[in-house]
Amino acid sequence: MKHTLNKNKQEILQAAQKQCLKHDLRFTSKRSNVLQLMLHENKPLSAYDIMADYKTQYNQSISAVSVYRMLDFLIHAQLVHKLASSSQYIVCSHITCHHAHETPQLLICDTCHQVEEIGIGTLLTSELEANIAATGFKLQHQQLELHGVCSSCQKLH
Amino acid sequence: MKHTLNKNKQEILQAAQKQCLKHDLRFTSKRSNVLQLMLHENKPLSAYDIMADYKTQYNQSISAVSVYRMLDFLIHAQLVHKLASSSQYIVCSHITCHHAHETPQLLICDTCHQVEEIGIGTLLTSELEANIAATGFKLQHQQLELHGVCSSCQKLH
DNA sequence: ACACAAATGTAATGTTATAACATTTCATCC
DNA sequence: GGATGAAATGTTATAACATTACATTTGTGT
Ligand SMILES: [Zn+2]
Ligand SMILES: [Zn+2]
Ligand SMILES: [Zn+2]
Ligand SMILES: [Zn+2]
Repeated sequence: MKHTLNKNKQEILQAAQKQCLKHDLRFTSKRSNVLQLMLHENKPLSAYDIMADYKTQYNQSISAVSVYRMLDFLIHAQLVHKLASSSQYIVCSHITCHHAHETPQLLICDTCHQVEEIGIGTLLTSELEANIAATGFKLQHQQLELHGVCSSCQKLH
Repeated sequence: MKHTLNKNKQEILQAAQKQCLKHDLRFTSKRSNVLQLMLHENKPLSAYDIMADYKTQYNQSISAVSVYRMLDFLIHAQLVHKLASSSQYIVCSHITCHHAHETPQLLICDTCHQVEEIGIGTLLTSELEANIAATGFKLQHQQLELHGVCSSCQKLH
């Protein structure tokens, strides 16, 4: 089951606002609007998709630069993740979770393009880290993007 | 020590050619030239970097489209990897290895931008796979890109 | 009200990647 | 060796993604 679907949008928005306040970040109405439309779409969007959506949903033009700046903000606030492999953006699935945000691990379905964000165990993470530390490299892995086919798409064979 | 530095370029080129012949792929002179200059630079390059380099090194203009096509070819031939997180391209470190190519795992230094390609054990890979399979997702992870700081850069603290 | 910093707007441009169609190169068959 | 067809490469244009530089507006604290 999708993590984001467990909680309603209102709850997520409030948690996002709270999270921003806690870190002295301004959760402006435009930033909120962007997060809301991303929640509403519930799929990876490009910056230009968001720009177009914003225009449609709020009947107000917004520039690409502004979208990128808002995305930057939301990413730093850990409310949004960037999918490097597709240059798209998606709302974090753990906004309403109380635990600290781990290394995001994103399962990207190459068939339907839905993304599921999971948390593999810290055990596995530290194992990976140890394995790599042996080469002298110091990991800071911001994110793991894993491609494959989701369970729904598998059923449709 | 860097894997690519263990073998000389000539050996890598010959292995690349052999690998292409085996799979009925044409290792043309331009494709060879692109691979050679990538080997020579020994660092991640953008398609447009390669275009400029080609002009300089071979005194012959080449279009961006051609570079992208050659990169596509080289990627399919498993001679080159694309770094999604930086939209750059790098020669595979395992061209002269005899074993089949595993899921590439790229350690990207965020300080000096050098890339080290390793092979974490199949044990860890299958563990990761099992962990994710539990969610119903079928992995096809083409590649793992891990960011951090390499050992040289750590020494320079 | 004033001063300052943060957010957003505007315009231009840079960077990465692909589409559509023309031409050249090269292996194969006769 | 010339015809044939597929693969490679060239050419032109444009789409898609992202940033720089500078102006204006908004919001906060005094
Ligand atoms: Zn997240
Ligand atoms: Zn799917
Ligand atoms: Zn490789
Ligand atoms: Zn380094």
